Amino acid sequence: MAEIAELAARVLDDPERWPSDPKEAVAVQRRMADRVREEALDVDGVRLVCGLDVSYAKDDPALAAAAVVMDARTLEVVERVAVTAEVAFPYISGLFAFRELPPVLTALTELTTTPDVIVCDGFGVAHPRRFGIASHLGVLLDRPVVGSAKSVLYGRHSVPGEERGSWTPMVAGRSEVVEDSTRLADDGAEVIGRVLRTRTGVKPVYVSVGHRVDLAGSADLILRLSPSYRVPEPIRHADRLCGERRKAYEAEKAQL
DNA sequence: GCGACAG
DNA sequence: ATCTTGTCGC
Repeated sequence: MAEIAELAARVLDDPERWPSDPKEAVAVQRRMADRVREEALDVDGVRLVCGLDVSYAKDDPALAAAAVVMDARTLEVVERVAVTAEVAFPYISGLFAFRELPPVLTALTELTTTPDVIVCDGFGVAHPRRFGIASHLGVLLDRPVVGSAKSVLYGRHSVPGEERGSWTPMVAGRSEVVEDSTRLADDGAEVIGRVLRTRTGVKPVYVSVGHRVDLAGSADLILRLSPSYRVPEPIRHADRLCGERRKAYEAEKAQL
């Protein structure tokens, strides 16, 4: 069993980590947030990247999680894993790690390869308590994790240029679009993420440090992983895979 | 109290 | 997140 799979299984079996009460979940985040570490990410040295995502329906507790490992340079798929489960925690903005991490960790349990970096669909430290799902997963596994979200939860930022590769910093504060966030960052505001344009003329993605990576390296990696679409390839593949898996799961449940 | 609010 | 046809634009 791969080391990462063993770690995932271990944290899943610890009930202390998965409270069913939102108030306790917040306490867990506050208690764990100071364990987040930022370190240089050698982007050129990244070989395998694992993308994660979860799919669920409106009025059905069925859900599916997927992990897709890809070669960061060729973007060739190396391994695909998908699992199904039932919703065990409601969707609460700021706490969705408690909803998505269990199935995601279950998927990681079946991984046979060891990715150098994991890419999560959501935020890392660009979170009210500096502990979004990417940071949460990173700390649990003590592995490099990058957060890549499609919309804002927390933080002030200005709009980056329309060209692919353009970016602006996200600084701490209630979510708000400002005139010049670069000025705020230069003036000492806490930088929590980066708004990155991965495709010219298309809505940007929001990159933030999850754990054991740095912001510049994370943004560089996300841009490399998004040569053709807005969303980085590993997440796109994981999204497609868990979507298919969930539909298949609902279909077999309907048979019974 | 009011508005905001990752997926 | 998901439900969904057509449609505007490069």
